[in-house]
Amino acid sequence: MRATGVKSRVERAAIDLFAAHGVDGVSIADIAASAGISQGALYRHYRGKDELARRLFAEAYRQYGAELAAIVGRESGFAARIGAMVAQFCALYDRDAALFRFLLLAQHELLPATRQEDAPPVAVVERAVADAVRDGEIAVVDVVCAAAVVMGVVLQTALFHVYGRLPGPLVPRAPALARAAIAAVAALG
Amino acid sequence: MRATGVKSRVERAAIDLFAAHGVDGVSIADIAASAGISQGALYRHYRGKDELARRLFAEAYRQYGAELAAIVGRESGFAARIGAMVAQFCALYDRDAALFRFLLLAQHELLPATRQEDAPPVAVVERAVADAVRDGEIAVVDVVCAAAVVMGVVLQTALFHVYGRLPGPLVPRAPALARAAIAAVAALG
DNA sequence: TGTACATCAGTGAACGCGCGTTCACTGATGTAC
DNA sequence: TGTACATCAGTGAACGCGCGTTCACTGATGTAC
Repeated sequence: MRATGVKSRVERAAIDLFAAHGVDGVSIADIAASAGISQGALYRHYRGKDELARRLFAEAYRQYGAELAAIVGRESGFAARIGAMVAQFCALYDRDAALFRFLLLAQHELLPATRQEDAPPVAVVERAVADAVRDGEIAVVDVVCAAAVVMGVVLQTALFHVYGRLPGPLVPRAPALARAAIAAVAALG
Repeated sequence: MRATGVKSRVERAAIDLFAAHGVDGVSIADIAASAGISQGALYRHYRGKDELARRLFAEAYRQYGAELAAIVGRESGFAARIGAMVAQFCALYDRDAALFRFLLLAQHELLPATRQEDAPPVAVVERAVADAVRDGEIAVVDVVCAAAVVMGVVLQTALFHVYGRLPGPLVPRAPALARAAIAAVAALG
């Protein structure tokens, strides 16, 4: 079978399976079957399972960071920046929940092995907080702690959605979540 | 070797290893070696690796929920309850960070297989929010969403500590985190 | 245009390692008489 | 108290399955002449 887009089918299958069962819970046979190719064919595109997982993770992680950084660059003011970032997180989740879940689940094992070029998502949030503190927009707070609070509000909501506790898309919830994140940071100081 | 407390040594070794490498990243040989017994001896106490992981998870999860429920029962008023719960989460983390991390990491694969008798941690938080809404203490908010925000503030902070981004014990940070959680819920409405 | 050849994404069988599990056996402890 | 026996937490070697990886081979496509 000389199908077009084999690589993209492998990536989609791998992301969906990794998101559902974790990297260790998925075999090469699973991915190959789901993508409709033989196991051997997979090795024409990747050195092995590890490289496949690492490349998928690193690429998505880099892209998330880049999109967040771009959005922060377009906004000025703490509230606007947090609002835009929260909205973007929600949009990323709605766009591809499996990818989002894969990043959340796999970060424990894959993040240490990822070259963190550019700005990872957490660094973008930290920078927005640091700017706001520097400009006197918000009280002096521990930047790392504030970033944790902002990320927590968004990511835990996404996890609740993954577990089926929250229905519907996340984007409509973004304004409320942004208000919550901003209020939480303000209350930290 | 007829050592005393073999079971508790196995549990400690398993929790530490599971927390560090994930359940799938740890072999029976690893656990046995770390506990100072042979692989075969492990099967005198557990039917197998799955049961070991499931029992450790279920017991810790149940205990976390029970301790949180007890604490909520001692407090009245939304702010006091959230404050006590956040402090308890921090204390649980400081008491045994590996156990806390194990619960966070493994919930994706072990929570679905856990009989949720009594009240799991998230249900305790939800009930505190629901009570506050019913009593008119806070605005009417989506209870699930509010619970996600509270849990997110605490758990993401704990994760940042796991990743080495935050130093020191969490208990001293509990008051600030509680204020953040309460403000976040208030801003949701 | 036809022929010979190189390239390369595919196949599927085979391999070998790691890991969970089993099992015959050991030796200490408790108990019946 | 001494003897025979049951019990049971241990040991460590062996087993077998699953999975990642390899490899000889296939057939389609592109290219040189």
